[in-house]
Amino acid sequence: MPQRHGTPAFLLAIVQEFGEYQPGLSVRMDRNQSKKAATLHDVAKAAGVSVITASRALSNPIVVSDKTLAQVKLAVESTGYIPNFLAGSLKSKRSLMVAGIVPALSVQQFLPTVQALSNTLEAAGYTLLLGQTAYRAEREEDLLNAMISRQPDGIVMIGLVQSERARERLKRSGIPVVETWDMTHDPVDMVIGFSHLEVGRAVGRFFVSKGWRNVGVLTGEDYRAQQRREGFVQALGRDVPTAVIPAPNNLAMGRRALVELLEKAPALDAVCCSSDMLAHGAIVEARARGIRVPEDLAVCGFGNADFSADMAPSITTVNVDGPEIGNLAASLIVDRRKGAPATRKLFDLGFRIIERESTNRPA
Amino acid sequence: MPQRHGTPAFLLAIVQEFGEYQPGLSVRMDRNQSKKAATLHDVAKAAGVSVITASRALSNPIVVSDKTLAQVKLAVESTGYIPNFLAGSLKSKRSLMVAGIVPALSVQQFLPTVQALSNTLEAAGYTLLLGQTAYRAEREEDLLNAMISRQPDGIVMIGLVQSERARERLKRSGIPVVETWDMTHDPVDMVIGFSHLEVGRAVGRFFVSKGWRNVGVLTGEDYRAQQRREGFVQALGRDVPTAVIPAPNNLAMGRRALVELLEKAPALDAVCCSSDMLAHGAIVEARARGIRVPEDLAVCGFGNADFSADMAPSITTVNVDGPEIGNLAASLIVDRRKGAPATRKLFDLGFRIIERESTNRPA
DNA sequence: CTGTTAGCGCATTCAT
DNA sequence: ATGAATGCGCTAACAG
Repeated sequence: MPQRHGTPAFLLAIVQEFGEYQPGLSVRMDRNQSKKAATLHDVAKAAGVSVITASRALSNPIVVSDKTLAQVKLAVESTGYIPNFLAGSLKSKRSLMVAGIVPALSVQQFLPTVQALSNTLEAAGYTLLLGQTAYRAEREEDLLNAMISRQPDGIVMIGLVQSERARERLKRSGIPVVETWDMTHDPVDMVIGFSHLEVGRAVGRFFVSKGWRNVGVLTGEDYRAQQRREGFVQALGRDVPTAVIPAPNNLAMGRRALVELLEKAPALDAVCCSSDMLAHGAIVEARARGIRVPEDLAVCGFGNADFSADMAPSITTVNVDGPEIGNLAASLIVDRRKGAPATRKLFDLGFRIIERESTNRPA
Repeated sequence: MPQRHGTPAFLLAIVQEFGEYQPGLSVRMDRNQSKKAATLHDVAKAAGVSVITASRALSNPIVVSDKTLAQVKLAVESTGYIPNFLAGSLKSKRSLMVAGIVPALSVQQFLPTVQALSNTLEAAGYTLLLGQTAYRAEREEDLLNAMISRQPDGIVMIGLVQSERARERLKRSGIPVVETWDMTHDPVDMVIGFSHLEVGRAVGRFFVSKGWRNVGVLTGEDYRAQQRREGFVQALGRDVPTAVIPAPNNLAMGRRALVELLEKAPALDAVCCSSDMLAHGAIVEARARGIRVPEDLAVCGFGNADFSADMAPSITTVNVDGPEIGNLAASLIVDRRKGAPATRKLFDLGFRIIERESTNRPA
């Protein structure tokens, strides 16, 4: 059994009127709610000031004299006070929480966005409330209600809000809402992202420019992936053989989908995949069948995953600035709460095709 | 620009005394907090009952007559009422929120745990508060305080609580705490996981049993990975060439680390990696150098990533039941809040070596 | 700069 | 089965 490592035991010198801290026993005390937790009232009493002065000393120290500030700080230490934000939020109407709603955490494409969102929020004193819709519209509505019940200062969605009921409810709620990873002229409130249709068209034009004839699509079944496929088909000017993959979207599915696609189109010479993981799977399957990538088959992904640049062959993909989406979403909400007006609703961050070895193939 | 898809616009028939809903205008109303949101008071008035009866109708419908229940439900619809959980929590001491603390969302090993945690909590009406420590102990303490301020009904940590101050504070707080993905005889409250030292030893014995002589380790610098390395070295009975990789832990780092390791140990014939992504990187780099895996070099990972079984060669790894950790953590907290006693503190879920092609190599 | 008063919206007591 | 009173812990508004 590994020993815990950590800083040498530092015993807090807790001296309080209702304190009963016993160093040697602390580890063994089974449910030591001791007494109840200290409130601002206790801090105020210990500091010899009124409750509101203690409150100000903590939330707006500038307006308090240095002497009382010091007294309150000492009282906070001695009582082990931790503020109750729920109570504060009730009065102040600021919960310092932001709801983040993702289809599923396992969709790695969105992780950099969620991570950046969480980091930027934390830096501003906010906390992220996370929820997963599992790509189901009913779930989305329930989840949004559950979030609204917690009075978040903002809501960040991966994707657009699907349910019309939810859209109306959100608009009426007055809560800042940022939809992301897509684009629309009519967001609930604000939208940060890009057009998936345009991504598909751009990749399609790229394929056309290469002169490939026997192209195919290997795609997830979610709405955005389908939009990209539609754009791709538009650019090609004709329908193309397609393998649609149910979630989750992993390497095994990429392999299986390429098999399916090769049955439909044995002469396949280029394939457009809806994620880099699927592209990776296609490459693995191709290699297992003696199909060389890119010499015999060009492969393009989407999302610029953290492995794509360093594989052999490296994977051509579409890059989206996921962290920027998260940072911007957080900033927009924090700024709005600071009183900034809602000046701009649409933020199209665009995308960029990154050409790598997996499409380095002559026509 | 893609059009939003979705259900045809369904306009809620909102008829309320303070309603001013204007279908055609709703999209353009800039900050339409209309009036303030309906409270339970408004629902009660609309239903012709007292506030507390409305409260009971929603939280404990069995004790209310069918007639009043129907009236209240109608009133909820007509007012568009969404409960304010913050207010309820203040009185009831149940926030229906659980804090989840992870090193970083980008560490994919933990995602199945967080996903399962979130799902199980949501099913029980709880919401996940997510925070990231970035593997920094100071950050951990601040984050825990920020979480405690929000009065969570439980705290789930990936890893053990490092700071002794934080451990004491958590113990005194009375909040159920579940530490995960590690094992200790002295958790803050409960721990679900396994011994990383034992994992290292098991993999070490596995390597010894294969008779490999020139083994190396390619590892992340975090505490748990180092524990595994220590166990590995113990099983080997001697120190081994090691490349330590700073976070983040991606494919490129795996490639680079193998280069480094090969400089230290040119005759390397087996390498133990602290994640499957690093193992993947090692395999890619080996192949680029004409080193065959597994014929010339055996490679073992950790975590059983979603790509490991389907690569060619498939990657030998250590499987941990990540989803079970998350589900169990959620259940323990929910049950404790339901009044179940704290009967058991230690849950060692063990691990399992999954032997695949990447170690299919004679001595 | 500090204190007093008055709630935020709901759920727990206790009453009926 | 329903209601009245009370207060959770904190902060906005005013006062001094």
